[in-house]
Parts: sequence; structure tokens; C-alpha cells
Amino acid sequence: MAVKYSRQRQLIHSFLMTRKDHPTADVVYQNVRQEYPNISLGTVYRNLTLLADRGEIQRLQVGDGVDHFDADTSRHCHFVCTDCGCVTDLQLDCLDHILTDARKKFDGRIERQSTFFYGLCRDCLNKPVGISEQNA
Amino acid sequence: MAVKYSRQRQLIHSFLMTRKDHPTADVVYQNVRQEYPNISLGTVYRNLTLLADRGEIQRLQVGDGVDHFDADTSRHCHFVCTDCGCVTDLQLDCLDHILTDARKKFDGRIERQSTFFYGLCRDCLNKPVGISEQNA
DNA sequence: TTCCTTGCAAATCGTTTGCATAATG
DNA sequence: CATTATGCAAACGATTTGCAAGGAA
Repeated sequence: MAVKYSRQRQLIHSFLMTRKDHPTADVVYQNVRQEYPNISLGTVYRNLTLLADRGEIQRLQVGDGVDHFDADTSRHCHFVCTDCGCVTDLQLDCLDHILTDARKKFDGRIERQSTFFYGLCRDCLNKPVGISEQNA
Repeated sequence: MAVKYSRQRQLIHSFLMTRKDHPTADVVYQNVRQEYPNISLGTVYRNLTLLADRGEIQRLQVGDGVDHFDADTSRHCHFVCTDCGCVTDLQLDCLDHILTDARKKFDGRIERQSTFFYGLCRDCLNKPVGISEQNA
């Protein structure tokens, strides 16, 4: 239960804080590896899970089958591009409102909410057709 | 591309329509099997994917690592119990509002939205501590 | 010294896929 | 007949886990 310091966890967490694009475990691994070559994928997974469990980071299941991680634990939404798969933050004012509304209607205890938007990001919108494999 | 009739797909789809609890592929398999014992898991997966791609059902990634399926394709939210894992529908009035708001703020094309709420369902709220493994 | 962490590799588990055969249109 | 769907089993990919060794308190 008690958590002890580890250089690996420290590197993982601080790497995540430098990124606003919500990397996957493997991306974290590839990057931390540059500074700490001996680190293993298992360790990355273990620490991401530990940090998420302690609420120090957020685990995002954006719907592409791979977990993404976000060092920003504040309440915010995400946009996921269905073409390039990029994930970006989206700040909305009405988050509290929807939560209140849901609590009013639901017979149980609602603790948190997660909202994803899907569509095409700016870059993919402007991209000429055929520049990447189009999703039919 | 052309879709041909199959008894298996028919059974899968109509089973899904009888359920409002958003079963997983395996649950669909176990149930359809009672009426059609020779069906294979692969066929169930193939048809759920086909139906979802054609918009006849909805694939839900509720965050437990397993895909759930919903025969109700109307716009609505879901509540996921973090204790028992049950998934229930939640109808909210402000869905259009949040979508409009997001479109206003985002520089790209937002096509759809998905919102999940997490907490304890009514049954788990009333359940005495220790009746199931508590998530520490 | 005690307990937490690691690296490594093997194991898990949900889902997908290749292939030869069966069913549909 | 051409094409799509099936059952089966093997393949896959992301994540987890067991274990012996290393590091922190």
C-alpha cells in the first residue's frame, strides 16, 4: 500500500506532464526509454496504473481500443479525431449543468462524468482526400 | 459490401433488442447459443461489428475493457456502476446544448458525442459492505 | 531488514482473421 | 454461379502477472 519513490515512476509522470496529446502506454515507454534505456514496458504499465489509481493522472478510453493517459486531472472533455486519432482537450462551461441534470434523473450516486466528442480535427478537415487511407 | 441474410445475424440482432442492459459479445454468444447451438464466437463478433458499422446497433466502450452493445441507437447517455459494472440508459435534455457548445468552441467538425456517468447504482448503494469484493 | 519496485518473459483476455465449407441471392 | 457468411482454430495486440533480484525507507 505504501508507495516508495522510484526514478522510473518519476520519469513517467514528468514526461506525461510535458505532453498535452494524451499518449498511450507505448508512447510513454518509447519516450522514457530515451532517458532511461533499461525501463521495461511492464514497469510503465504498472506505474501508469498506480498513478491513475491514486488520481495523479487520468486514464482515458477514447474508443480506439488503447488506453491514453492525461496528466491533467481537472474536469474537462476530449475530442477524438476519427481520421488521425488525435485527442485534444475541450473546455466546456456546461459540464456542471449536465452533471446536475444527470443526478436529478438518476436513482443512485453519480460520482464522475466523462464526455468524448468525435469528428474530424482541423488538420484532417483540410487534408485533401487520399492523403491517408480514408476510412470508407 | 452487399449484405446477405443469415439466421445467426438475425438472432443476434433480435436478442440484443430484447435486452436493455447492454450485453457484451460473450453474453450475446452465450444466449444466442441456447437457440442456435452451433454458432461460433467469431460469428457473433463479426455480426456485432457489421451491425454497428451499419448503424443498426451501438458499440459502447464503457471503460471496463470489454465492448458492450446497445440495440437502441437513439442519442442517449449511459451510467456505469463502478461496483457491479451494470450499464443503464440515462436520458438527458441538455445533450443538444452541450453539443452546440462544443461545436462553438472547437475548430474542426464534431460529429457525435458520447457521455458516460460513473458511480454507484441504486442496488450497490443499498448493499451492505462486504457483500461483494469492495474496490478499495 | 522489510517491503516496494523492477526487468524479464510468459500468461491473459478480448477481439480479429485465414481458410475451407455452407448458405444466400 | 457469384458472392457473402460460417465454424473453427490460430493469430493478434494491449495489458497483466509471477518471479527472482534490486532499491528505498
